[in-house]
Amino acid sequence: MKRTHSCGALRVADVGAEVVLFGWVHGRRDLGGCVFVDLRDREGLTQVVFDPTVESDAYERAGAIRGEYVIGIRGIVRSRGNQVNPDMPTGEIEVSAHNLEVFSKAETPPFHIEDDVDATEALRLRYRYLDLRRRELQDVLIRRSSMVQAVRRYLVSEGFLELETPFLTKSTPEGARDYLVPSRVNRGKWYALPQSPQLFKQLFMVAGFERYFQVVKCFRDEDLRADRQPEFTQIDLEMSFVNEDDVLLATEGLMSAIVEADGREPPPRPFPRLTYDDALSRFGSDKPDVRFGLELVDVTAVVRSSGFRVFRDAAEKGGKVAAINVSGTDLSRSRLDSLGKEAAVHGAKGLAWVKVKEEGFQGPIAKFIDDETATGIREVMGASAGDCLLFVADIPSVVHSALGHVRLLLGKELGLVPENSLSFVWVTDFPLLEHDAEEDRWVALHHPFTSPRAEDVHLLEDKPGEVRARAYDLALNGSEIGGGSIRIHRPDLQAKVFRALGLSEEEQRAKFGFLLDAFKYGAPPHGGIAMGMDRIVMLLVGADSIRDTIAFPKTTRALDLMTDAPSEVDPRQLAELGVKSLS
RNA sequence: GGGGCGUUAGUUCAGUUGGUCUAGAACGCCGGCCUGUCACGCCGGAGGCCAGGGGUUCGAGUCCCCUACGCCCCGCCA
Repeated sequence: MKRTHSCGALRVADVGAEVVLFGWVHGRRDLGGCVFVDLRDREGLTQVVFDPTVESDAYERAGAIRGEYVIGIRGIVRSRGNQVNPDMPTGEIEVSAHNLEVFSKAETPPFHIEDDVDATEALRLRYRYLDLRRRELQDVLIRRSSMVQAVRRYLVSEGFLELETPFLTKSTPEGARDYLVPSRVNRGKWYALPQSPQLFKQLFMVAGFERYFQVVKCFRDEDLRADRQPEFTQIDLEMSFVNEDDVLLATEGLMSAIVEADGREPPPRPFPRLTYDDALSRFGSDKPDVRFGLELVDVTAVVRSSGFRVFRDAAEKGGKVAAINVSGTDLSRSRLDSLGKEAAVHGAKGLAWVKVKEEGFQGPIAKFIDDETATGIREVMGASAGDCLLFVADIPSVVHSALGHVRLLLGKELGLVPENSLSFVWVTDFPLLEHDAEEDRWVALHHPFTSPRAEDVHLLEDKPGEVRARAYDLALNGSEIGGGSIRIHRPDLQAKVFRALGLSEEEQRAKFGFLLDAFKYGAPPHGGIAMGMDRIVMLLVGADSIRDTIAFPKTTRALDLMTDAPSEVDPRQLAELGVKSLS
C-alpha cells in the first residue's frame, strides 16, 4: 500500500475516489455490525468505516484493532449524507475500507491521547512521545517550525550568514553558572557549554563576516521557572558597522516576519521605546507590560514632610514612595491583605492603602496623612472619589518590584489586559554596571563587552553606577524576549571597563585574552542581539509554560523524566576522565 | 538555598473528628450484545504496598517527622 492522502485532506469533492490512509487509531466505535475508526496523522482525523457487506475480511480484522495501533487502510471516500460531523474538518466524508493492514499493535497508553488531556504533567513528560501525539503539542511544534523558517528566510534576505559556533568551549565565570564537560584528552581540564555564543559572534565580526545569525542552543545551570529551561534556543545575531537603531530596526523586521509566519497581523513598527529609568518608575519592571495602565506614580516629594513616618523615613533615607491608583473597583479588605502578602514576596514591608472618599482618605493609615499631603497625593495620582491608592515605601528596587508585581496581578484580575494583542516595547539605556552587595564590587548588568555611552565614559572611574550602556532589551507582553548591545571594539575602552569591573590584567588575559588579542587586529564597530526563541513561541501560541514549546523539556529540578537524565555513570567512565565523584 | 501547593486503581479524583475502609466513583481496560456511531449505547468483570521510610496510637489513607518526585514563586538567571 502507498499512502495517497493525509488524514486531514479529504473533502466532499473526493467522494468516490479510492484512497489509502496511514495513521494511528485515535478512537474506535464497534457497533457490532460495523466498526468506526477515527484515524489520526499529523494533518488531522478521518473517520474510517469497516462494513461486513463491503469487505468481510477487513471487517473481521477491524474488530481486533485498538487505540494507538498504527494501521493503513484502502477504501472508497463516500459522503456521510445527513450524518455529518460539523466538529471535524473532514466531517462530511468517511472512508469505507476494504483493506486493512496493521503495521503496529499498541499497548493501552498510560493516558488518553486527546486535546483536553487530564493526565498530570509528570506522567506526560515521562511518556513525552505520547504527549507529543496530541493535537495541541503538535500544533505548537508545527508553528514553532514555521517561525524558525521565517527567521532564516528573513535574516538571509537581509544579508545575514548562518554560521555555527562551538558547543565545547571555554568557561567564563562571569554570568550564569556553566555546564561543564570534562576533557578526556586533557585530564583535569574542562570545557563549558556556551551560555550564549557571545564571544564567537564578535569574533565573526572581527573576521569580517559583517552579518551573522544562528538559531542555537544555549546552556545555563541555574534554577528553572515556568519560562526558563537549562537548555534553550536563541536567535543570535550580530552586525558590523551599525548603531543601536540598525539592530533595533532589523530586530523589529525579524519579529514582524515571525508574527506574520504564524498567521497573525504583524505589529505596528517602529516598536515603542522606553528608557530603563522610565520602565522602572512607570511600570516597576525592566520588562514592562504596556498593554494596560495602572502605572506607578512617584509620590516621594509629596509625602516627604507628611505625618506618616513610614513614608517620611523612606523619603528621607534616599528611598522612594510610589503608588498605583486602582479605580473602578472596590478592593475588599481581605484582597488588600493578600495583595500585601504578594508585595512582601518582593521585599516590601507592607502595602499601604487608602480609599478615596468625597470627604477625604479612608483606611488604616488615613489618620496619619494630613489634609495638605492628602490633597497633594490626590493631585499627582489624579485620584477621585471611589479610587483606591496602593503605596509602597522602601528603597527604589523594592518599591519597583513589589508595586510592579501588584500592578500585574491587578491588571489581570480587573481584566485590563487585552487578549490576543502583542505589545512589543524596547527598553533602552540600561545601566552599564550594577553593584554586587555580596562581593562589594561592580558587575556588568549585560556583559563586560557592552559599550558605555560615549558621553558617560568619563564617569566610569568615579561614578560607575551612573554610566549608561548602549544596551537594549525587547519585551513582549511583559516578558523579556531578547537583549543585546553595541559592543566595545576598542581595546582602550575595553580596558577602562575591565578596570571598573575590578578585573586585573592577568584576569583579563586568562578569561578573555583571545578576544582582546583579536581586537588588536582591526575590529569593526559592531553590535547585536539574542532573542529567546522558546519564549517567543510561548507568547505567540499562548502557552503557560516554556515546556509546552520544547519537544523534550526538563522538569523544574532539571530532570528529564523520559530518559532519566542526569544519571550515574560507570566508574570506568569517570576514571577515564580523571574525575572523582564526592557524592 | 528559602517559601507555598501537591502525591490514593492504568488515568483523573473523592475519602468526615483517627474506628464496617475488607479503600469508592468516573473514564480507560477486558469479556458479551449491538449496522450509523462520532464522549456510541447496554450488561458483566478485572484492577490498590493509599509515593518511600520512620514515629505517635489499642487502631493511621487520615496526625507528626524525614526523604523522593511534580508544579508555582523568592534568591539565582553576565
